[in-house]
Amino acid sequence: MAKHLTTREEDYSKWYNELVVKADLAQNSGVRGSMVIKPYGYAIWEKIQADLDRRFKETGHMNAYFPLFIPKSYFSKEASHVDGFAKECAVVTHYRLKDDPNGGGVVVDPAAKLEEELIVRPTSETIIWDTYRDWIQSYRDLPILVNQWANVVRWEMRTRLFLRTAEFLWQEGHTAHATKEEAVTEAETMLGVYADFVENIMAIPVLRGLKTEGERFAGALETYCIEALMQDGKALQAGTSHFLGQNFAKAFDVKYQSKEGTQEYVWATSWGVSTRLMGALIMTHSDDNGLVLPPKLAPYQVVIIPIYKGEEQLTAISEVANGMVAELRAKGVSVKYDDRDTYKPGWKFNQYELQGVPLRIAIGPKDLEKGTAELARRDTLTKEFVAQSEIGTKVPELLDAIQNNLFEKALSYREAHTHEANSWEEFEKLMKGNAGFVYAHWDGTTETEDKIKELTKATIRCIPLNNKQEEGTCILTGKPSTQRVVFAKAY
RNA sequence: CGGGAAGUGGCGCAGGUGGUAGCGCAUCUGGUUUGGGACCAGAGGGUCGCAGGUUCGAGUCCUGUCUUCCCGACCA
Repeated sequence: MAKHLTTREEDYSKWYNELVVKADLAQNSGVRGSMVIKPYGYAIWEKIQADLDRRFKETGHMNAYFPLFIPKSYFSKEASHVDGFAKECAVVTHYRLKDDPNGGGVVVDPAAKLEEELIVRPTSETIIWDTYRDWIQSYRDLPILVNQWANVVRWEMRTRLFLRTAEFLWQEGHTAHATKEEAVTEAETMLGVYADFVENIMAIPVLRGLKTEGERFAGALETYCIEALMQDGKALQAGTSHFLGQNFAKAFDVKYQSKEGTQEYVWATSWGVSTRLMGALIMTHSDDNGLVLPPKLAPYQVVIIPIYKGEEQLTAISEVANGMVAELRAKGVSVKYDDRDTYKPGWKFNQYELQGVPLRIAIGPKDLEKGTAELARRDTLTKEFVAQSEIGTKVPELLDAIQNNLFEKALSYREAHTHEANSWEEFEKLMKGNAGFVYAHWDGTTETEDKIKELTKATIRCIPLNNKQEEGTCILTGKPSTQRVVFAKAY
């Protein structure tokens, strides 16, 4: 069966190409580093969107939409922001094509050169803050709690399916506040929203923490993040929430008049998650049979497959199956009854395993006689026969059990791949073996962080929130340290 | 942008020293099948990335060019 997928130790990008194409999730579109998300994959993204969007609204946010094109001049206003994104921007320079005078094709019309180039947004801070200036005059206009669902483009040197595509779908929240405290609280709240979603819906355990100065978002004073561990021992940043201070307010001159009548710059946050979450989902739960989806994200939680010979058997089975569909739907379970006669049962079994459908029910002639159905779990690959009358109670129970099992499995994997290093030798050895998360002392300087990256490819993934304080010495320099930070190789 | 590798039916590949394109999967037709990706028989589908050159003859040799992938620097 492993013919579809290479083993976990092998290169994941190869593994993805196999999996996603066969699993109908996505494929390369032909545009450099971009991808087509196929219907089944998009259905998973829609589930992610729907759940997150509900959480955003519950925390007081509203959706809005800002332009795709950003005038180049906007970018020069916040210095560190430019530094962070300048090297990976797609730029629009012309607005018209014309027939090629030398041949049959078309060429860019040189007469249609734009006065000012437009940048395809790599993120929307600049255009949003330019807009916020007009929205904010008084403390009564604050806070502004806005989210945008959009696509962005980052012309990365190297891309990787789902994890780093040139164009990706995401949401970006951009908030404006009267006080520093309120903005910090917002950034922390949204990190909590992400962490809760990723753990409870995606069944992926995450570390919550702060980025070091070197890993911080371009333009942020503080970057909060959630970090997950993949099956190959590499870390993946699954979401970030930034406290931007007054950097963007100052760059775009966004001030409000306080109760006391003074002019004050507003405080900002931004936060986002992307289709990268789909990569995290795949790489956390999948096995050699394909995807494994947590029930709360599965486009369909249960698939029913009839096993029959001839029209009469199918009719009899369909009657039972349709009864189950109705019963399960009434309980809020999403069900697909696949009675296509163009594919055989065995083919369907494999197909839905590849797609990660949590539960499969098979009904055949023997079941009709005995009043049973075969119930198979995707996560454990176990099968049992259940009385048809029990399906309605058994299925919701099992879906819960699968959801929990996936999280527990991922959590114990992470625990088994979390270590402490107390010397440089120990650290190097762990990193050579793709050990996962390694807690170690660090002297707090960017130079040391860079040096460690150069020597081992490991970076500081985060300084955990509420981190335990303990005396120690930096594994590289031996200088004093007050806490351990989390190192790992990352995507 | 540096360092490697590759472009041949939809996908994956084979095609020593040049001789007029083949295999597996997929697709289509007919039949037998249907409790873990069925089997048999037949069929369709390719200007070999592109442009030149050498040659009686180029998938193969030469030159140029484009693209993609992998390894670095960059990153949600």
